[in-house]
Amino acid sequence: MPPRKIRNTLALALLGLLLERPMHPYEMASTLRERYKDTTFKINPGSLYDTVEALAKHRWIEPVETVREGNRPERTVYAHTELGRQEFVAWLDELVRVPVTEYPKFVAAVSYLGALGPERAADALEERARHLAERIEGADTALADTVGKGAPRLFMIEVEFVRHAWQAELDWARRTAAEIRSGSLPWPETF
Amino acid sequence: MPPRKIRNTLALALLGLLLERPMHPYEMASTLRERYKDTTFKINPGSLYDTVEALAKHRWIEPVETVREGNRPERTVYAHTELGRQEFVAWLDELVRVPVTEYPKFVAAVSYLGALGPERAADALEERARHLAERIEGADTALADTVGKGAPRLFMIEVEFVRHAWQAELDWARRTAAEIRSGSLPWPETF
DNA sequence: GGTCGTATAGTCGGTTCCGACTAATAGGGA
DNA sequence: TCCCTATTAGTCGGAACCGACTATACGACC
Repeated sequence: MPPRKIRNTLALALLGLLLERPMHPYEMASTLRERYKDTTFKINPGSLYDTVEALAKHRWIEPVETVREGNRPERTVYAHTELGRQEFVAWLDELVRVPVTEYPKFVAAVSYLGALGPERAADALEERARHLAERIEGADTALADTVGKGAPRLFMIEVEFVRHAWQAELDWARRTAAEIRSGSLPWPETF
Repeated sequence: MPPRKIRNTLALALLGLLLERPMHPYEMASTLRERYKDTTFKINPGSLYDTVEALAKHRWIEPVETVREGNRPERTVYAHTELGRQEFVAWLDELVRVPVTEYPKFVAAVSYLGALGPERAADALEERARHLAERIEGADTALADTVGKGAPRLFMIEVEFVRHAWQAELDWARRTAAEIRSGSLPWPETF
């Protein structure tokens, strides 16, 4: 099995939208923002148009019409292809089934935590915990908000997940800070 | 405060090593591998030399000698500068204190979970849970291993963190799969 | 004494990604 | 009526990133 032709997850988001109905690139971006998906996908004008082009090149999507309004440049409206639908589901399935190794910045930093010295490390972890607590509150508000509007839980399921992940990270940060303060996490000289 | 000149976390790893002692690029990579840091930092030959160059350009490190062995090309040995040490600590501190928004692939996939349909989604989540369980075991072995060799816990603290994060993800995956199977997570028609 | 695998050390060209910048229109207020 | 701002829509050049490829040395094994 050759590796997937497109790896950028923004492509997944765009494909997902086009399964609903045809759109032009800018509309895809604004629709994603409306639905709070801009926290899940990095939407950058440059990447947006690059990605649309890549999707078209591989025939996962195709232009269906070009609309001209006033004398502005034409907007090209795209729709998914049958190939696109298949790739979308296969890709999605794989992303859920198989964890891929990623390199989050926090893990990188933690691996050199020693260099901060015990005091500063504990301080920093406690500050992070406060930031995380705020984000969790934000997620809770967003969830209450949309479910309150009658939207099904499944539409915000990824927010439930990141909330859970943040909570775990917060717990770890607090616990580790406490261990440092209590001396139960010994600090070698080497740092 | 202008944004950091270098964002690639591999640069953080390299700087961290050079604080111990001067090295040439290839040695940095192999040292990181010896210490299991290749799961925390993406070490790619291309990025390695690019990053070293960038660090040198900004005077965070500087060449201290060029060694020639046999008739192979010269190896340039680098050391950190005082500026480099300062940037390292400041950067580290910030990375720990302030969570930065990242875009993990799993979150992207979960946000379209609906498209898989309840059966397949639950299947996929359960398979992921099994993979995660294996990784957790692996982390436990690595931890027992190195602590058994007398290394201080702090040297593997990032492994403790990712283990914790994986466990949280596993719990969520299992719980969500169960909710889907039991029907307590309703599946709208739209998908 | 040839050769086969592995460790050492790095190059290079191509994609991908980013974000500052451009530009037109609509709406609202002084 | 004129200006200001927000929204719509997209371009472009460069930085970052990747990974396949090159090439030498060394020990082991037959």
